[in-house]
Amino acid sequence: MSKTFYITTPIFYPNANLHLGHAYNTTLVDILARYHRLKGEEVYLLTGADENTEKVVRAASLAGVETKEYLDGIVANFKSLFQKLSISYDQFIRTSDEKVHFPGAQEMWRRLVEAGDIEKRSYEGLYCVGHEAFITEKDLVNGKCPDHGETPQGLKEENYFFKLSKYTKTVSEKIRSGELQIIPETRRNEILALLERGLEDVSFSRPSEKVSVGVKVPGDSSQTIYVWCDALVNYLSALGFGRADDALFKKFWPADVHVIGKDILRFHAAIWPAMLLSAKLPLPKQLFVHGFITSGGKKMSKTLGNVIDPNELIAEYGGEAVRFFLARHISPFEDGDITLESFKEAYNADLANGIGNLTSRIMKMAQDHLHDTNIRMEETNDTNKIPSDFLKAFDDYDVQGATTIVSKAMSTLDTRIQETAPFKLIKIDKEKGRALIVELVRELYTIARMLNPILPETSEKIKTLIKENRMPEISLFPRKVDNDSC
RNA sequence: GUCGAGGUAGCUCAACGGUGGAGCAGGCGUUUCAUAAGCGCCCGGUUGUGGGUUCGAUUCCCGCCCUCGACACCA
Repeated sequence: MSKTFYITTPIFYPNANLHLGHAYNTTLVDILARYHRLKGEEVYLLTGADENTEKVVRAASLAGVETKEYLDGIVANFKSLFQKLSISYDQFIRTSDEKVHFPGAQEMWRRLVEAGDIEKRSYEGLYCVGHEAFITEKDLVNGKCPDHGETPQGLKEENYFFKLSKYTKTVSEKIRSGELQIIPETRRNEILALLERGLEDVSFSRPSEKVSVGVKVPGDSSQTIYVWCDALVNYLSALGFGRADDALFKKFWPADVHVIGKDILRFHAAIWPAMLLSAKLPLPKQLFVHGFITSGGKKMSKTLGNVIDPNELIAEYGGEAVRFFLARHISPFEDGDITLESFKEAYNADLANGIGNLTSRIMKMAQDHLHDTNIRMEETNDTNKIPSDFLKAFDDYDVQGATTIVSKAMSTLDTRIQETAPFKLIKIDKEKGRALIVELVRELYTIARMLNPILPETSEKIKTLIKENRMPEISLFPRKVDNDSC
C-alpha cells in the first residue's frame, strides 16, 4: 500500500471573490500535492468554502439575491480561479452542505460533550454585526467598530463554551515534542508564547435566533454551532467523519499538513488541536504557515489602489505564469511582494527568456537534426534522476528554493549550449552533433519532469514536444514588450 | 507598552570573526540554435546609526533610529 498524503487549504469566506493571497495558498498547496504525487504517494487535496456565516447572508441581501444563489455564484468563481491555476483538488467542501458537512460537525460536538468539555454559560459583551462577533472596548474608535463603522450593541447571551483552557498544557507539549509540528519556527515560537500565557475558554455556539445559517447544536436547536466547531471540522467532515461512508476518513486522517496563512495560526495551533484531543482523535502532523503578499511593500487595499487581482494577471499572462511567479518570487516563510512591474520583469526573465526560449532553441535543433533518430525518454513518473537538493527543498516546504534550483538548471543548460555549440558541431561532424543534441533533449526532459509540480501544463507541453520531436509552433511564453497593455 | 524578527548594490536576498557575494534591472561586447532571446565582461555597497570587545566586526556586546510580526473569539 502506498503512503497517503492528506493536505488541506483553509476553507475560504465566500463573501467576496478570492484575492492573490488565496491564490498563493492554493498554488502552494497544489505544488506540494503534485510533488507528493510525483513521489508516488496517494494524495488527497481538500479545499472549500466556509459558508455558515452571517457575513454571507448580509452580502447576499446587499446584492439582492438569495443566500444560496449568492453562494453558488461565488463558489463558481472560486472554482473557476482554481481551474485557471490548475489547482488539482480532490474535493471542494462547502460547509452549508447538510449531507457532507453537518454530520461531522455534530459528531464533533457530541464528542466534546462526552468528554465533559462543553458547558453552558452566559456571555456578555459588545456585539458587532459586521464582525459577527463580540468585540472589545479597546477595539472601538469613537465608540464605533473601526472595521465596519457601526456602533456595537451591548449584548448578553447564553452560549455553550468549550473548555479550551483545560488543554493549554497538553497542546503545548504536543507542539514542543514535535507531535504537532509548526513550520516555520518563528510561528511555532509565537504560538508557544501564547500557550505560555494560558488559553481561555471559548464560546462554541450562538443563539439560533441570531443566525440564519449553520449547524444546530445536537439536542438543543436553540443554539447553533459557532465557527470554530464548524469551520475547523471541515478537515474531518470532508472525509466522512460522522457519516456512514467514512472510508476516506479512515484512510487519510490524521492530515499530513494543513497549509494556512499566518492570520489563522491561533485557531489551527490552539483551538483545533484542543478539540481533537477532547474528541480523542489524532492531531494533524504539521501546520505549515505562510505569509502574506504585499504590493509595493504595503498591504493591498482598495484605498491604496494597489490591489492585484489574480484574474487580471491570469488574463494577461496565463495561469502558469502566475504559478511560477508565486513559486519563484514569494518566500513561503515570510511576506512576499508583487507589483505589476516586478511580475512582468520576472515573467520575461524566467519564462520568456528562460523556459520558453530554452525549449525553442533545443527543440529547433532536435526537429532539424533528429527526425530520423529515435530517442527513448524514460517514462518514469517517480523522482528518479531528479537532483536531490531539489527534492530536499520540497521536503522542507521550500517551494521557492526548489523553483530556484530548476531555474539554475535551465541557466546551466543555456550556458552549455553556448559552450558546446551543437549548431556548429553538426555542420562539421554530423554524428557527434546529433549525439550532443540528444543529450540536450534529455536534459530538457529532466527539467520538464522537475517542472511537473510547479508548472504542470508547461511540463506536459515540453514532454509532448520532445515525444513528437518538434519545436513549439507558438512560443511557450511570448515575451512581453514595453508598449503592452499591462 | 511587552515579546520576537529584521535593517547589506536600484530591487529581492546570501555571507563558520579573517580582503562584502548571487539573481534581476542597467551599460558594453559577442554568438546565431532560439522569443531583439543566449553567452561573456562591466557598473554598482563608509553592510541603519553611535559606542565597545578584538590583531581584525556585516558577523559578538551596549545605546539610539527605523521597519515588520505576535499579544485571543479576526479564516
